[in-house]
Amino acid sequence: MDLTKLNDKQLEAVKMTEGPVLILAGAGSGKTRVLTTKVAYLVLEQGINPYNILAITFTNKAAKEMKERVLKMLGKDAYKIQISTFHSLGLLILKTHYHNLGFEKNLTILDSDDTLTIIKKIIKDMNLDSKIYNPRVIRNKISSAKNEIISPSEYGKFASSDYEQIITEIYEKYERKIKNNNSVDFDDLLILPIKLFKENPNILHEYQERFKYLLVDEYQDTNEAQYVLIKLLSSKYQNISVVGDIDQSIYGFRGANYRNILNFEKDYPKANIVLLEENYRSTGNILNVANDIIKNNKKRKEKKLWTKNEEGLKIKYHRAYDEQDEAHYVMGEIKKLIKNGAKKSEIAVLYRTNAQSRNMEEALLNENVPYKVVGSFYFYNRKEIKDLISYLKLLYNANDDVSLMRVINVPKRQIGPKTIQALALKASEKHTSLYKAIDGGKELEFKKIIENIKAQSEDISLTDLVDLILNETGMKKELEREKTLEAEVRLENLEEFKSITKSFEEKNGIISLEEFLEEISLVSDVEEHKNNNDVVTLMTIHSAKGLEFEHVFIIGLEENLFPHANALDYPDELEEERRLCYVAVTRAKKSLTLVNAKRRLLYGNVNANLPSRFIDEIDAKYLDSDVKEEKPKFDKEAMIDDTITYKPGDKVIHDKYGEGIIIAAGNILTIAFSQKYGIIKIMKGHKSIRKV
DNA sequence: CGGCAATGTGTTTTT
DNA sequence: CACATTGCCG
Repeated sequence: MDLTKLNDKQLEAVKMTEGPVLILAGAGSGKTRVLTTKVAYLVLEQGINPYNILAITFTNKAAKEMKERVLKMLGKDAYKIQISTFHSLGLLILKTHYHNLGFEKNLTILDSDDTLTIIKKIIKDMNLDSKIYNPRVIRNKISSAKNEIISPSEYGKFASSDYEQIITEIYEKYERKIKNNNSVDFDDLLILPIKLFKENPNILHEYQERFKYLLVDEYQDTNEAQYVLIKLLSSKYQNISVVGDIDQSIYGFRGANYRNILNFEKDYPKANIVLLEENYRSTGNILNVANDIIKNNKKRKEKKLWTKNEEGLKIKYHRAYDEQDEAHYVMGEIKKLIKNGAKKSEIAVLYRTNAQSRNMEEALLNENVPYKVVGSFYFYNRKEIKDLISYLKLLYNANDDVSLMRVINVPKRQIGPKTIQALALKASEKHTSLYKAIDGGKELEFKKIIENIKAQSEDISLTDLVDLILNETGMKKELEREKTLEAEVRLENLEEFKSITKSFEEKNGIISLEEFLEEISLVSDVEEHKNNNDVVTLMTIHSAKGLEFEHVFIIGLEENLFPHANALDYPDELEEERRLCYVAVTRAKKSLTLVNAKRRLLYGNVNANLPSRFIDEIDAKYLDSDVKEEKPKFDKEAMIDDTITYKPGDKVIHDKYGEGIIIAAGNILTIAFSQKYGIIKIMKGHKSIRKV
């Protein structure tokens, strides 16, 4: 095989196939190349059975990319290699050994909204004040405990106050509750396999024999549970290669412990260490900026990235008037790039918080530049979509009380809180689920509907099943009856959901309900399910990790936003913010633009923030800044006519799309055009559109 | 039970 | 600001 593309260090890392290897890989130093080449090397040069290899990544995106690359190098042998995220690996193990853990086969995966619902209900049932016992806070505490593999009883032992004692109680009830529902949360996907392995050494042994070779990406972001899982799997053969970079540890808030990487040598005394410091991705200037920023962190191992690449352009710095002006500036720069031949897919706008995408979206809509927002869950968060998914989940697992509660009265069936309370009482007396406890009343009608769908659902496609649900439950009819424009949008969304299931079927052939639910629980980002070609990417810096773009914009570089206000008082968190900034900067290959705004609308108030300290940390000689300009260059009045107001139902005409009807009106108009164009969003007051 | 209005309430990052 | 929850009334 061709190993000539690797440098000496990379080659060294690839060839160390036996025993533990720690690869300290700086940003852009080719770690993905090393990992994938190593996988191929194991199979092609060492004759290792691909079935014996396990590669673990953090994100679905990274797993997908690795699969594609390995497929290119190995052909269909690649399918035998287990390449997955921690969570999907956990699920795989659970689905094989559910019985040993006291679960039934048809497990439901709870997302963080589901867990919140459960915790709220527990707090209510315990007659606690939810202002003191904040469900969100408690949910996070329970999750942290689980990620550190602390059981409720252990948690109780550490409880030093009444408050903590109550949390212990909630934690216990929560665990009992989800188990009774035959469901697991995200954290369980990690800790249940650990429990399984500890209780059944023979099963662990099986997996150790199967996965003789382990490769782990982003090791600095492993939390305790992930760490233990890897440790267990690798302890027999110790053929484990981990790749990581302390400077890119950005998941501390989720329990990630970058010390796992520092402790690697202690955990595996025979470990070999390889340092990758040559960067192939970015220009010299971009790297200089990255180094300038990260060197301010105290808690790190000295390391300096270098590159043979050219110095490149200076880093642009622009201070805008407000958040809209900021978006408009970026928009203008994007247009220039495109005009000069850049592909839209080579451009990314990165930000600290999801909420920041909105202004950018408006600006892009304004100019009709296609884009995608990565990691936005708003599609799956819509009521009608959640309802539909709940029906699917309930069909799959009748014990899923959370889903049942969600849809038992959707559409309205005169089943209110009182009925549900009575049902809940019955269920708990009989030690069974809500669904199974139903034996009369209006609830029985509901149960019959579900049973009826079940009876008809044999041998039909997923898309047909969705149709069946929409029809049989009356969801569709109710929305159609409403005749409001809002209902129309909901129906549209349900249609879009069907197009997602269809594309699943096209890609994978027949897909079972089980597989589909698994996929959308683990990959909740709609964008991952679509084929987006040439569009500009908007995303949080967290989502951008591991990716690279020719042209990167980092927006909102202001004190209180980035670094975030909540981090300012905590040195460790501030260092994590700085690492985050380092990650953002090192995504860029050719050009990097830093932007912030003097004023920003936040929670309805206008705030004036200072420029981010991270900008001060950069040596001015690398910057091409235009901060002198005081006035907003963007004259809103010229572009947008604020005097026009639209309301749903208004007829409009668009330069390109022709006639349409307003479905929803806000700052962004949702307009239904002819069949050919469908529903399109356009900025209110945009010059391309006018009232008829 | 269902719908609407008033009244809080709180927003970092994700598998 | 935007949303979620609560409270009140038909």
